[in-house]
Amino acid sequence: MAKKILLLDGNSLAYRAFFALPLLTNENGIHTNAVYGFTMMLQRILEEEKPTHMIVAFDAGKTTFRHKTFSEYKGGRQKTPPELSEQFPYLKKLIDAYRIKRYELENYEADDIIGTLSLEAEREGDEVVVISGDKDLTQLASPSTTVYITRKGITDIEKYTVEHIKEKYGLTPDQIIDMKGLMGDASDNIPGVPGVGEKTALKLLAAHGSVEGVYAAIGQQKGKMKEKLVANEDLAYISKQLATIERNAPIEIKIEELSYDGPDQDELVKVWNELAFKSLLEKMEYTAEETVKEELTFEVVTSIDPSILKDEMAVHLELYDEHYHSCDLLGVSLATETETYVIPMDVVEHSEAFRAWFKDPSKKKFMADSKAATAAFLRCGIELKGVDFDLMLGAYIVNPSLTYTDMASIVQEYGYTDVSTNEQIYGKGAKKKVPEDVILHEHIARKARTIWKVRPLVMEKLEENEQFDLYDKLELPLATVLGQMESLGVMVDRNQLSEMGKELSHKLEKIETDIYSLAGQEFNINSPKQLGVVLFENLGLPPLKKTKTGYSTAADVLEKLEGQHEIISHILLYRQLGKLLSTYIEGLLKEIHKDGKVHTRFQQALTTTGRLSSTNPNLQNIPVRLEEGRKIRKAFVPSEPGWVMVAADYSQIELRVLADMSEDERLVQAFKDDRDIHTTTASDVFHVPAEEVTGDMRRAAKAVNFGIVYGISDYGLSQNLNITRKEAAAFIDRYFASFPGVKTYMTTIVADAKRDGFVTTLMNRRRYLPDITSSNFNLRSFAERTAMNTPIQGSAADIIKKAMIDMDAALEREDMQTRMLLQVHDELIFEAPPDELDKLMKLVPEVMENAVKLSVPLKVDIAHGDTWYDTK
DNA sequence: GTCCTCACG
DNA sequence: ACGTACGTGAGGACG
Repeated sequence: MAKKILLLDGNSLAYRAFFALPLLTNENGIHTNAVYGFTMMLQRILEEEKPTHMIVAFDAGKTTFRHKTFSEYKGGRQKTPPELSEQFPYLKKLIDAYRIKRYELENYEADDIIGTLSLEAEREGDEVVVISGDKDLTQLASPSTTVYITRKGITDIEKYTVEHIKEKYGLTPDQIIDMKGLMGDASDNIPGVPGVGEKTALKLLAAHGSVEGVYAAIGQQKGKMKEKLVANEDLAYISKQLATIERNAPIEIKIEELSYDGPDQDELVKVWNELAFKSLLEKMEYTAEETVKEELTFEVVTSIDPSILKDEMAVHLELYDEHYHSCDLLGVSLATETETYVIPMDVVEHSEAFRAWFKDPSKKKFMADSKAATAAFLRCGIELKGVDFDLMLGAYIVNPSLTYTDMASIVQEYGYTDVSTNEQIYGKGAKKKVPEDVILHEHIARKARTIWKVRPLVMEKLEENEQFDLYDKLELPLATVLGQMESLGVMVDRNQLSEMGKELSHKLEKIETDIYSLAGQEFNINSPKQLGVVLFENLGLPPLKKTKTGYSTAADVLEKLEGQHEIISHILLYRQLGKLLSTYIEGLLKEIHKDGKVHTRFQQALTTTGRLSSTNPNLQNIPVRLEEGRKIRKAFVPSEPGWVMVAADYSQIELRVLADMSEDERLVQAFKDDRDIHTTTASDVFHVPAEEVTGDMRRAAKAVNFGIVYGISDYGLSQNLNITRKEAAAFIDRYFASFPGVKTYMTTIVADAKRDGFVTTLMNRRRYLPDITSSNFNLRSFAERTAMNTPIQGSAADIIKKAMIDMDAALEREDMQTRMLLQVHDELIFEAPPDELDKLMKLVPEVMENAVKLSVPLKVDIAHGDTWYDTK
């Protein structure tokens, strides 16, 4: 197996941590900040990098071979503060507890040990990560070696790959030493050429490649610069030599000896206790407790006696994986305060008593994922009613930013660790299987027990945050509605898709040949890397934008190049059609079940804003904007002969929400007058009457309105409208001058988020924004935009969710056959028998428009047709 | 598994 | 100076 080797610069990291953190002391008066910072960084690195081999290298003694070259090396440096010196023994103890090798070598610095080991690793073809606080180490970067340099603090890391160095300095890693040779390094007292700083050094290297190159072409310099260089030639060479890391140090340790197999937990606890690392110890306890679970006795039921089915019970349906429309059902567990039962699936299916109890709404069921249970049970004709608690939804409402993959991860948030993760029970990948009954039954039993135990904690949190109504009146009933929608599924015309697929394949083949001949070569058009080489190197087109790994070939970049080469439009078309074929024809065909339908799963506890998402297949991103793609919608048809599809969407729901929340008079009035909002915005911003608003003005206003909803920034708007940042900023100013209420709202919401640490929606959904007070500009700015966007997007999500519950109730009340099939953020899709159509076309807008009462009216557009495509 | 690209609201 | 518009999911390439 390939190795992943981490080489840490112990001294440098300890220094960084020491100066980055305030002086902490344990109860013995020993300072611990450097060790603490080092530990935090180590924990993170171990988690993120999962190394197979590790070493921490230290400097040895006071002098090294470098002092022989230059006696003032590292001179003038302040003595290591005693508060730091005293921490080194603890640091070494800590590293030993992690069972990580450490190494030092007389006469050499940590750099040289790392340089030597990384060279050895490269020769063996292993992946290497070097971690240090010293930028000198970046000279070690190579295709297989990345150098992580801490910046500000110790857990914030900048990753220097060969590409990153090229981008940042325009240098290759081995030119770093030439840079130091010319500019020197104050911290190590490397002199360099006096008067040459980073700028000059980079300029010289760009022209001449190396220190040697500079002096070989010294004739090209003139004036003061030439004098300086000539006078200090020796210093330049010495400096370069000093900065050069020795990569053949006489070390006596081999990479094989560095294998890392995890810490000695007992030792680690000891060291942490000694240092009084309380928060780390607490975190550790969670993981430790998992092995010591509370004893549980339960009964495996072979025939259901109705007397075990109580008025209130925790109920859990165990599913083999998350694809509950198709996966195996593995059994059911029930729990009350005193009893726990496990019921095998065949017993459940054949029990009339269970069926009757399960669909009795007066029998309260406490569950973990009631939507999955609703849909999965419907597969065997078992109806579920009376869901009174849903652990996943409750936890999601308390904090939507966490990920809810399985029950163990949810309840850990509430300090409960008696349930194993599904991965622990079933394994993963090729090794995944159902374990023997003893293990399976205990796992299932624990889940019902867990629900019972954790329910009060979740309920308490919901009450405390005043989110009980959001949970009980919105998400919980919605889960049942969604479960039914998913189970119903949407009929897809397989032949229609196949025919479109054939056509597309032919077109794509033709375009492919055209592209190859225009490029003068064959290559993989789907590979951005290969495409980048063809466009920007072989054809010589200008690369307008870069990604982390190379040239960007995204559509917006290519569009700017369209006039410059005939190949561009072919590539854009190839991309567009290729997407249709792979994702929407082939992808969708794979998802059609035996009943001829697709059964998406709506994720109800995933997004941070409160929206739903849709998977396997995603039915919330079926093409609509371009006609070629829109034709995909012809394949979505009613599941009953003669029925029709109906689509109803909210008009401008997010801007209406903004109008309501900001109470901006002009915005509110615009919606009250039912005016075209983008035209109105253009008219206000450009100070012209509505009749004189041009297409371009309206387009710009529309982009500004989008920007407002996203949490406006001049940069974002300038990108979108392809204008300069200044122009974008001017637009925004004019917008705010026209809609002062919106400006006040944006300022207020950010201030509130800073004060409270979270923002809320119309129905009191919460999103925490810890980064809003960050000193990091990017993190803070992102949090600020999120603070502006989440209440808008989230409130719109609240509204349509309420409308779905009301719509479900209305169809039931009116005893209609019409079925709600899909939700796409601001629209609902139905299939309906023709005789209900007239009624439906009135009922749906009425229900949706009255889902909530805002200070502006809600407006719904509705259409019907033979297929989804025709609902326009 | 991660990155890039692109489909939707 | 920093370097992004908000929220998603899926497919292909590549290591």
